Amino acid sequence: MPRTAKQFEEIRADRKKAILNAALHVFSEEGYHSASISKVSKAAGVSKGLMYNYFESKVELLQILIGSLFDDEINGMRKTLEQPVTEQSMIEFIQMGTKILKSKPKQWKLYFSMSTQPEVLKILQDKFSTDHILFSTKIIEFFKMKGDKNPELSLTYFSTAITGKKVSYIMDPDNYPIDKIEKLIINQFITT
Amino acid sequence: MPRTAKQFEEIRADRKKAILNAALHVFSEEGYHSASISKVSKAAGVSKGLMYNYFESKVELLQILIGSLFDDEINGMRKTLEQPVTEQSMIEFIQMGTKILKSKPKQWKLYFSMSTQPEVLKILQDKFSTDHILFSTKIIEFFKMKGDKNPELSLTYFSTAITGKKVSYIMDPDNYPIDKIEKLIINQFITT
Amino acid sequence: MPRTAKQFEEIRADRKKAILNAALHVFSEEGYHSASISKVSKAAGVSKGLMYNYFESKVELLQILIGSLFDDEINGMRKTLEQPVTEQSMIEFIQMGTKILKSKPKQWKLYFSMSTQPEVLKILQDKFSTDHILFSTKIIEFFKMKGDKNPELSLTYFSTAITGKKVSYIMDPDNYPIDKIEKLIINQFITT
Amino acid sequence: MPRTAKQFEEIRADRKKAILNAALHVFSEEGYHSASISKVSKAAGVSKGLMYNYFESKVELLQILIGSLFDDEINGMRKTLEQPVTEQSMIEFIQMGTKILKSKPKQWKLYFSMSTQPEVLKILQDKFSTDHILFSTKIIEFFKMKGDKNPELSLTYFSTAITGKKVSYIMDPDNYPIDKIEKLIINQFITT
DNA sequence: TATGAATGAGTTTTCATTCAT
DNA sequence: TATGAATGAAAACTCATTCAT
Repeated sequence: MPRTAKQFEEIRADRKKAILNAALHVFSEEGYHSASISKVSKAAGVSKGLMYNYFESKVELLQILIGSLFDDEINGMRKTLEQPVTEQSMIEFIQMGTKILKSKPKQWKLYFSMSTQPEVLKILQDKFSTDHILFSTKIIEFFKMKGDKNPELSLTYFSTAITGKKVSYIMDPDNYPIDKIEKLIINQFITT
Repeated sequence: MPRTAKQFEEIRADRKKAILNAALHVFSEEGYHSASISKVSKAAGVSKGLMYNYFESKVELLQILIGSLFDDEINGMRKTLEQPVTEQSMIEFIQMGTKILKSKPKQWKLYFSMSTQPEVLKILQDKFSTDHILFSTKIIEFFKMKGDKNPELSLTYFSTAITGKKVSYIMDPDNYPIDKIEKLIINQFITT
Repeated sequence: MPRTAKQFEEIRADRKKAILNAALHVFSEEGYHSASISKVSKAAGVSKGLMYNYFESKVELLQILIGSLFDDEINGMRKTLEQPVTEQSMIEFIQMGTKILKSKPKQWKLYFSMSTQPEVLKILQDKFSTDHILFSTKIIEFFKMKGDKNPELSLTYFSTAITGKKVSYIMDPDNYPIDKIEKLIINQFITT
Repeated sequence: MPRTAKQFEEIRADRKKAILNAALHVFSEEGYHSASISKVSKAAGVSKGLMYNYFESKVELLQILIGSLFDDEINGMRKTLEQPVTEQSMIEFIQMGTKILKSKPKQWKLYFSMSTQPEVLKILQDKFSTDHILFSTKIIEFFKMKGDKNPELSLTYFSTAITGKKVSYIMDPDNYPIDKIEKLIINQFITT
């Protein structure tokens, strides 16, 4: 009984996921450069040769892993920021960030360790250039709305806190009390 | 007529500095793993072989570059925290952090991109294990003194802000207004 | 259609043999240290890289080549000495030594040139520690049985002759009359 | 007060000896190929550069060390064998061999581990080719004199014992009872 | 589609020898 | 004469990628 084209597609999709997943684990454990394709393929339960049937190269794996991260983030953030800027939407915006972070800690760790590398910078530029401005504008708007006298600086300070939260969590996801810190950030920057 | 011992010492010191400097530039530009010893030696204007006259291995270069960073930081922090904990000493502590950051931005960038790698984690454990506890204790003491009801959480929030400051600066040292952010942190956590 | 597991196994076994064989020739011709992996791989008709698919390191090649020698020898000696000690078993013991020597002259040459090196001493210790004592005991027992007044010294003299035979043969396998010397040794030490 | 030419010569000779001595120790400890010129020069208390003032190359050191061994041996053997061949002269010949062995165990060990290498074979050919025949002839003559029916084979068996003695002693100079074995050899081959 | 053997360019590292002083 | 810094050629080893089957 030959499989249908649709079944083939499904198999392909599953395998791709399995490989990406294996790559994520191995890369985040050993670091992208130290990890070998051999280990990834073994972890995925797939032969080395087959990997190249699904992905062009090692760097493509990395770029997909990190790129998808930002697809999620950007989409999430875009949704919350498309609404009129209110305390509520800002809170959702922050919570969205935490949620995305908690759902993919390994990806974020990987991203973090590679964020200064050319291979990764390239993606970020592609993905982020336009959206970043949008977000900034929205957040500044919020601070203005609250009567902030230096909303640009507030944006920077706010981003600093968000960054600190992200990095601290990535460094030690098991012990960092991210929810409590989130609340403190919300208290400090959003609800007065 | 052979050179004197002192002359040799000077040559060695100069070359060591030159090599470390070159390594720092190349590593921080291209990433430790992507950078080759060949490139480092070319950047330092010496032969590949000579590098091994001065340093045991590629990883030793990395460890010296990053280790020295923490020697500085630990010493700075120790000095400011040896004093009785006051607002003044806490301010100095924060300013010390900024100063160290600004004096060696490339090293810090390198450190951040390598901070999840075994090669680097090992050094930090060696350098940091005891001191870290001391610093935490002191800062908690400060927050207690100020009547804080949850000084442990405040420490974490404070560390989050400091981390955010560090990382934000490293990511974009030319545009990040670190001094202004420093003031905001001092205002928020120290002087009320 | 991919090869079956069995086919892969065969390929691996063949290649391993070919590489070990090439290594033996090159090492014993030029000496272990002077011989390069490049030359070995060329002699085996494979790429340098492939060697490391099959063997961990250059020194592993050496250790396998020499280790297998002693596996053979120890097994042979053990078999003949497990029997009750008689003139016949002692003769077989000596003949076994000659046979092993003649079957792998290049390995023995390699062994002798490396026998004082740490890389090789290590294997011998692992392989020989317990058996050596057993063998000595058995041979001493034989000399005692024959009424020898100083069987320990006789063991040493006997070993000296065996060693002399081994080394002389290795140095010039084509011209050394090993069988005749073997007979002389048997006459001298075993049958009167 | 400028040194005389003779004094200079003496200094040179002393230094040469010191370097050769250091080389011997280091080579015999670590093996010729594994040992580095750096270590030798340090052991000799002399700079690397200066070593090349006294010796052409690393291999020259080896060749001098091993060559001198055979100068001694050949001279010693020649002296004892220049006399008419008697039991006494044969005994002296054997004792001479033991004496030379005991006086330079490290050289012999080095020689032994290098004896199959091209660098060393070259010297031996130069030194040995003619003398070896002389010695063989003399010893055969002795066995003939004693009424031996196969003196050529006896020579080989005798050489085997001598070789065995040599090698056994080199392998474990501290525990091998070379004097006792020497007596046994003399008893067996010389004094019937 | 699927395998893992095979490649080869590239990497780190070593060290006898040379050279400026 | 004396030093050890400096070289560079060659070594061992790695690994992303290709390829025969």
